[in-house]
Amino acid sequence: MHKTLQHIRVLLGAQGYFWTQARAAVLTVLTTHPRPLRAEEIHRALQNRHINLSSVYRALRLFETLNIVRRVALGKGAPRYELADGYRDHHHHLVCDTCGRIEDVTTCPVEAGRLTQQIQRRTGFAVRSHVLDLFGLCRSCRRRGVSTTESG
Amino acid sequence: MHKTLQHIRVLLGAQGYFWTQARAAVLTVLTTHPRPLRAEEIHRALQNRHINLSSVYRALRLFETLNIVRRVALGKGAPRYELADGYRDHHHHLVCDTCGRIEDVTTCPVEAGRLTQQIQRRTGFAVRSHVLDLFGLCRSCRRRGVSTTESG
DNA sequence: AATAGAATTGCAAATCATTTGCAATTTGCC
DNA sequence: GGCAAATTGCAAATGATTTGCAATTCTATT
Repeated sequence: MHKTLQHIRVLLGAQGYFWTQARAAVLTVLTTHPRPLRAEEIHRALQNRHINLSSVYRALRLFETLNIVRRVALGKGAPRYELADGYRDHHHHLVCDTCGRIEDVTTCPVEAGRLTQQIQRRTGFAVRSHVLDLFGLCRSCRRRGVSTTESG
Repeated sequence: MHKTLQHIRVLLGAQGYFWTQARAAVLTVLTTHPRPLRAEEIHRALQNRHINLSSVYRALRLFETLNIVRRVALGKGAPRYELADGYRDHHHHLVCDTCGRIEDVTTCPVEAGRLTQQIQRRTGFAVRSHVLDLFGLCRSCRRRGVSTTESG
């Protein structure tokens, strides 16, 4: 199983960080929404609790450096954030070139394969984690016969 | 072999776009610098030719929609741009968590495997392209025994 | 459960990257 | 060469994120 909010609370404490309303709230939103969210979206989901947007950004920045949250900068507009590996299932993204929608897939060609060992042997680079994003047409855009500019 | 600048020139013409100084210059920089560059860096490489930063952005935006250039949003700061597949070798990135250096690798677990067919069959998503970035420690940082914050 | 001190927050202003309106210029084509 | 359409430069606008600082919240300690 994944590490829980309790784990994160302890982790923060151990490093001299406080467990605050803002941080707990941001983590809760990320936990309950299973897709990459923009800072703005997280903030909107917090309207009732009157937490400032700056605090959302500050929380995200901290979590990112602690590898609790990972930034997903795909497609247009502001980057999105989601819980990092260890705090949710390892997964990858299917990004629709047309509508921009992002789906998750859990199949992973890197974990199973010998790619990382091969790289380590050949280049000396020790792979610790990876990000794989797949682009194309989602089912519904494909149905609608939409198409985007192609290079060849 | 890859498509050349001439190919791109024709491609633009066929779609009603002009082959301009700015566009040619940006492409030349991307062709001669084999790594992902920020808009700012591209602009700096063009100082002598007095091309406006706006034009660099406009060129990059156009090339991105035509799949001639691809955006690489790794690590901190502004995104970077590099020639897309078809205009250079298909490759992936090794990003060092410690020093931030980016190396290329040409081995690819997606092309060979049946991953994309599997996804298409299971989810209806038609994969057209993909981005894989591997994070970890590069040879020299590993030698120096450096380490970074880890989540687990 | 009150308190001290450090960490964090809210707010507004600052910064940074990117986009845009518009007149002047460049480009493709006859 | 010359015309019409596309593009550029410039400056101002926008959008996202960061920051300074006083007020507040949090943790550990009485």
